[in-house]
Amino acid sequence: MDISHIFDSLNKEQREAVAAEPGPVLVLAGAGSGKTRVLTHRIAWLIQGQQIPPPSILAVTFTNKAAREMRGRLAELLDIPLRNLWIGTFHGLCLRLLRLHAPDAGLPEPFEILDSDDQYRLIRRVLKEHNLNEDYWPPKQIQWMINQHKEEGRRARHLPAGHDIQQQTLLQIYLTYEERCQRDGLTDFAELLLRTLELLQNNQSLREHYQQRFRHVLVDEFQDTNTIQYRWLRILTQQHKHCFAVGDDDQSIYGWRGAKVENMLSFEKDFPESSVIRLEQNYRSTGNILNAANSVIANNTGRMGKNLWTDATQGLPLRMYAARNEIDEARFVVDQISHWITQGNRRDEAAILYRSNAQSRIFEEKLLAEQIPYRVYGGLRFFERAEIKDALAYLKLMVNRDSDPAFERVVNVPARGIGNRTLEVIREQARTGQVSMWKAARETVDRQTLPTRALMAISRFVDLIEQLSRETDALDLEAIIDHVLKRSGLLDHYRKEKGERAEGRIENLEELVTAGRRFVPEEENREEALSLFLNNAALEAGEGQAEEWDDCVQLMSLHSSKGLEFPVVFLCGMEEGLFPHQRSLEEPGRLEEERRLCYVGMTRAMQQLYICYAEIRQLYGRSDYTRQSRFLTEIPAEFIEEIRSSTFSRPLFRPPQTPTDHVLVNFQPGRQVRHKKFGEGMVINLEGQGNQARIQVNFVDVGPKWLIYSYANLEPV
DNA sequence: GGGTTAACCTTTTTT
DNA sequence: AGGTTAACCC
Repeated sequence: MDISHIFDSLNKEQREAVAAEPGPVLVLAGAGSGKTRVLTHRIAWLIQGQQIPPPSILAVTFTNKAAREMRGRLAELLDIPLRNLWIGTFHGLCLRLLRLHAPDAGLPEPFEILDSDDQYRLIRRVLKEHNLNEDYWPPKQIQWMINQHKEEGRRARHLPAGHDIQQQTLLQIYLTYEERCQRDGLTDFAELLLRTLELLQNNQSLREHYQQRFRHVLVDEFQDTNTIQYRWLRILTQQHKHCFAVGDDDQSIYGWRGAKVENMLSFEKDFPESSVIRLEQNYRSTGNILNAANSVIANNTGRMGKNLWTDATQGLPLRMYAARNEIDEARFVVDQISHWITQGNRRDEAAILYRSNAQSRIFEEKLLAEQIPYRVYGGLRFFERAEIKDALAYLKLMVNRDSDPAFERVVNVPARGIGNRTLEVIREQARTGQVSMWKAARETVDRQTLPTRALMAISRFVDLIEQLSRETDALDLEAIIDHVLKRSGLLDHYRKEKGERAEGRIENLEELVTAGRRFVPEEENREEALSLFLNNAALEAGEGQAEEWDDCVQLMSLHSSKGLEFPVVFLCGMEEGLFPHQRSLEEPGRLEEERRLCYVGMTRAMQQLYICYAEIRQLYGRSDYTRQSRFLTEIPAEFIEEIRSSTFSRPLFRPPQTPTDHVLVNFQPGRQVRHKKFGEGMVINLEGQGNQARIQVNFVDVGPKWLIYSYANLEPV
């Protein structure tokens, strides 16, 4: 078979990666170096060049969007059905495995997926049952703790009992939470991954089956994998060792969410005889943009080493604007965009990027005033909206009466006279009888243990659900949703609500019906269409707005810009404390992540990069003088053209080139050092300068530690 | 059960 | 500041 079309459009390194001998391969793919292209062409090559059957291939991504894109590109490249090819997110693939092997995984059927909001509610219920005050035991922090543990593969029973009462209580909460999930068949996001990992670890025959089946495993955005995802990958590839991982350590920006860049460093250790291929040619940005970005990221330590280059011309210099305040900043940006549009360019070729979403408002106001259409990314997603979650809860109850989260959510929405007192009685009954809220509710009705008024209300609700279920028995998905919205009273409930928001809610509910119509389940199982739809809703929160793919100026946080590119980019709010963010300065290691974020932002730009900061910024109601972001001073002056309209504005302060503290030369990453208390270890990271300098050492005895350099008294070994 | 006031928080986000 | 959420009151 002629497979030249797979290679035609690739450069030498890309070809090398695509056609690498089967075995562990780590592709270090710089920004704009054709990462997705390499992944898809690799799969095409495996199928067409190596005759690997599609079912033997597993491709993992982080987002649904990336998975869809990969599938789409592959469909263009290959002319065969892709139904048997497993491409999906970590969570989606795990769900698929768990559905196939629920009994083996120790999960009841059906089991339900909790999104973070559901998880939060459940945790609050658990706290309440333990009579714990939320002020002392903030649910958000507990949620964070539980997820943290799960992402590291630690269940409550693995944790030490703890010496103090605080520890013991936390452990108890985690334990109860797990018991509750197990009993009621609830799985949070981390559980999907952990459960699947345990399934593979504990079940030899299943493990061997899948190890055998997936001869080739490919991973996108490898730098974003967390501990458990990486373990999952290793166990699946144990037999054939055909793990093809693509990532960029310089674009690791999700450490705060448990991602471990270290996985990239471990790859070569865990997969001996792996080959490492670097994609360093950038096809996106001009020379100036790329060089500036390279200069910034060069300040990070412990990088895997990679230098992007381009064939493109130097292009325009970066333009830096010192605004007087955030209003002036917005004015400048919008003026430039106006100008850009007048020259006949598209609005959606310009992007405004910022560190925190709160910064979008001022730009929105200005764009609105100038009547320039824009679109803000981020914010509440479709399936996360309250009205949508209400509707889904009704649907969930129809699939599974025993879903407590769904029951709690809509038992009194719309209001039908079931108050907290009534619910407390039902909860108590459920707890003592070890049954679901639904069953407890029915028992109360049978036993007449409540005032008549409450009894009537409860029995109305129970009847309503039963009735809805009967009435929609033979209907298709769209009709089911439509019927439930109308007959449950939800639609009327939201119609009665006043204000502008109500309109949007009705529209969203109508949109849900449309979503039902458009939903095509992977397995064509009409019986299960509804429950598949519900799973899908949990895993794919949906875009913020319905498709508004008009020609709009793009506004988004730096994080959400990863993977995208724009001819013109405005990087705004480049001020110490805002970017790098204050909270990232407090925790060691985070500063470098901020710098990577800056690198990500800069490398989004294709032709022109604007960088702005305000000299005074109003934040949280206070106006404060700012200092320019340290990242600005890391860009060599030769790439920058400063723009200033105000005679008051200060020129960019450039500290004299601080030669890295000469002492620190002895303590570069990789060096062996000795500490009085911790013993010997290897330097793995450095940051800051002078008295501020911090050093991370991986001690043989006590593991990695951050130390203040000036106090640590380290000696080179 | 709805409406009002007081308290609170405020980085980034996917699943 | 601004927005949301929880507690509180009729």
